[in-house]
Amino acid sequence: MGASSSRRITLHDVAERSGVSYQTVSRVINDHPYVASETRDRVLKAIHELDYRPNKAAKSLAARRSQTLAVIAYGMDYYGPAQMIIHIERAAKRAGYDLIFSNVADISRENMRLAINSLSGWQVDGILAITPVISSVCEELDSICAGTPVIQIDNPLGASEPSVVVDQSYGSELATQHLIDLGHTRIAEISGPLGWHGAQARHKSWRRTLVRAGLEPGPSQEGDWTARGGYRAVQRLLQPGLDCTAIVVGNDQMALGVMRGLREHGLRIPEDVSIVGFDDVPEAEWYEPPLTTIRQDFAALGKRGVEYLVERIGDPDAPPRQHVIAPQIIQRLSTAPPCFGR
Amino acid sequence: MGASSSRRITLHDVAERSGVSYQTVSRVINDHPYVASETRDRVLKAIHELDYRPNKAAKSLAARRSQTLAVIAYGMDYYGPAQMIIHIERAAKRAGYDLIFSNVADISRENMRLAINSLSGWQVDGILAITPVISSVCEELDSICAGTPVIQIDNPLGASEPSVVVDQSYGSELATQHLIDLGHTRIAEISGPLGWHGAQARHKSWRRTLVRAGLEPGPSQEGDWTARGGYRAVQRLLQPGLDCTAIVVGNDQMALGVMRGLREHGLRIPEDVSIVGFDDVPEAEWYEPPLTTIRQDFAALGKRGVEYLVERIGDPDAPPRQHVIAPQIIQRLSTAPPCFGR
DNA sequence: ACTATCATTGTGAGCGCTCACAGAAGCGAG
DNA sequence: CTCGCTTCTGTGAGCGCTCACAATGATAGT
Repeated sequence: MGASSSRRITLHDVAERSGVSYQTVSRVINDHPYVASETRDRVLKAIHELDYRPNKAAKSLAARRSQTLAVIAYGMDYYGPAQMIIHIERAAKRAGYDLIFSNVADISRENMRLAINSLSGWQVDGILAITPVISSVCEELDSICAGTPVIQIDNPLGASEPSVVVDQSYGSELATQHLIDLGHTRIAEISGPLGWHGAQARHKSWRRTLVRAGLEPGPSQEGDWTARGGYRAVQRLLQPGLDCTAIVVGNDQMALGVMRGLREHGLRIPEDVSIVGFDDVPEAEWYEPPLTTIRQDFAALGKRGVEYLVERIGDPDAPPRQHVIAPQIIQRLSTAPPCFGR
Repeated sequence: MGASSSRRITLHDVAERSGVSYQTVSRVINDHPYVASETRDRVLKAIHELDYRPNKAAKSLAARRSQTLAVIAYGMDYYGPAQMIIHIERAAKRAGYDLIFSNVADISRENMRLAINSLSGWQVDGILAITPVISSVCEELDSICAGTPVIQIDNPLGASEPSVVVDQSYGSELATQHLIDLGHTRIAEISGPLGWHGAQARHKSWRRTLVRAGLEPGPSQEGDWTARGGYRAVQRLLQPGLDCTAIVVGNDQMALGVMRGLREHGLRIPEDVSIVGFDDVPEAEWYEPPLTTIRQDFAALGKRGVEYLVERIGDPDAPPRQHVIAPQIIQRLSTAPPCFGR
């Protein structure tokens, strides 16, 4: 199996072996028309025999494009972004692109610039940036990328840059309205870090939905997406004596901590307090009790992102769009009508 | 900010602007010695002014190496692999490598070959393959890669290929012995899919540890890593009438399903049945009750993988090693001495 | 028969960089 | 003052590929 020669196999080797010019081999590889099928077969055979693998560096150098997409990820520790990456990779592969990948520790202008500089050296055909955090970088991204098409994922709803987002406001509205519909009138919130677009949007929408229903917004605490953060936030909520029968929580992990905190105070879920999460992680269904939550379709987010990026690579001057994906409420057992007999 | 010229900036442009030859510019970029510091400053200035970004395709074509590592991931849906990717990226960046990334749907020979073919076209300097599933590919990987150094992550303990693994057997032993030490004598298991090295190793070790302690291995059921799988497995365990006081579970997600199943049968945790998970996902601490589990240090796995790969790139003919990372037991509240008064 | 057209193949140049080499200074030692 | 040495800079070639163009032979139209 290991016929090893020191030199790498090139187009020329294949050309020589199959008795044609290197250009013809190139044509075969790139599926150009105007190659006699008999010739094509001969070349294909030689390619296979020599185990020839085209050098993509040379190809992208000569062709001035690389069939490669770059992803700048942020928050890969969280379920959502990780999920997106998987589906971005899948969609990219299907569209014939390789994926080069960079994870930034924070969305500072400097970090972003560094990542993009590094990636754009690869002549990537397009860039997907996961930008869920509020930062001026989002608006400058286009100019930093200097001509390479960029799609933002999870940027603010209504932004003018090409992007794909989940309608966080609508998600929060679904959650809040669901509780209102159940009869709750005092509805608190434990939000994600307000530096995140999503957290910010959900927070505002929670408030707006309550006001629209003629209810006074309950207290709100800021968490950090982790279960521990949720636990601490609910403790802060509980300290002044909890005056609400339902809590809208920023994500499912925090909801886990919230449930713990509530139980430690002798409060039952959903009898005493109803809880709605956000994300619908696979485990949410198995929490105790199973968590009512707002499903974000991260897979769709990644997939649509790539599709839109590929579209823009084909037509970079088309007016920018923002693709919006609607979230969905998944009702389980952590929500119920308020128990008035308390 | 958009001073836009159509042509890309090259070494020559920088050379011209700073009044030196292109070679000198190249020397500055690559930190070669023997550049007068005055010259260096001038070049650096020009680079900055022109916003010059070296073309990595050209560089890797000329230099015959790319400063790029490839990751072939599998099972990115799971916490462990996703976690590894993050830390692989981090370590790669620190070592000065870019990362190109491919996720395979299954570890078939064909899929693996395809992925490697595609990646090796980039002249990657090294490959990291996450191969947690039993397959002949693992042993053939070296020959498929044709000279490019490969490190396997999560391959079988004791394999001869260069690799980094967690000592799964030891992990399972820790879990089982912990239960034995608590006084349990009838200890069941819900394993992961036995097609995975880890699941297989843990299964065998669970059995071995019990036998060594003079105990008869309780029943064992195979799960699929998901909470639902755990739930179903525990139902199968419960059907014949559960004859054990403790269960070693293949991962934390399944443990979640197992706890649900147990509770539905009126069994309390840990009073009636003790549970040990595996992985220590961040949420495990917040499960109800907090889960005793075996921590795998996925971060270390990824980091060590990259470090070892870089080392092998430097010295490809060094004898292969297998780096082993020890897991650790995290005791929480899902385990307790058996309750004899039942 | 003589061009017009098509399918098929080949040739030159160059993408932006690094390598190996060669030259031009500067400086103390014999 | 010539030699060897170190420090600095420049030149040629070529990495493996694609592009634009030209050239060939076959087929058809008039």
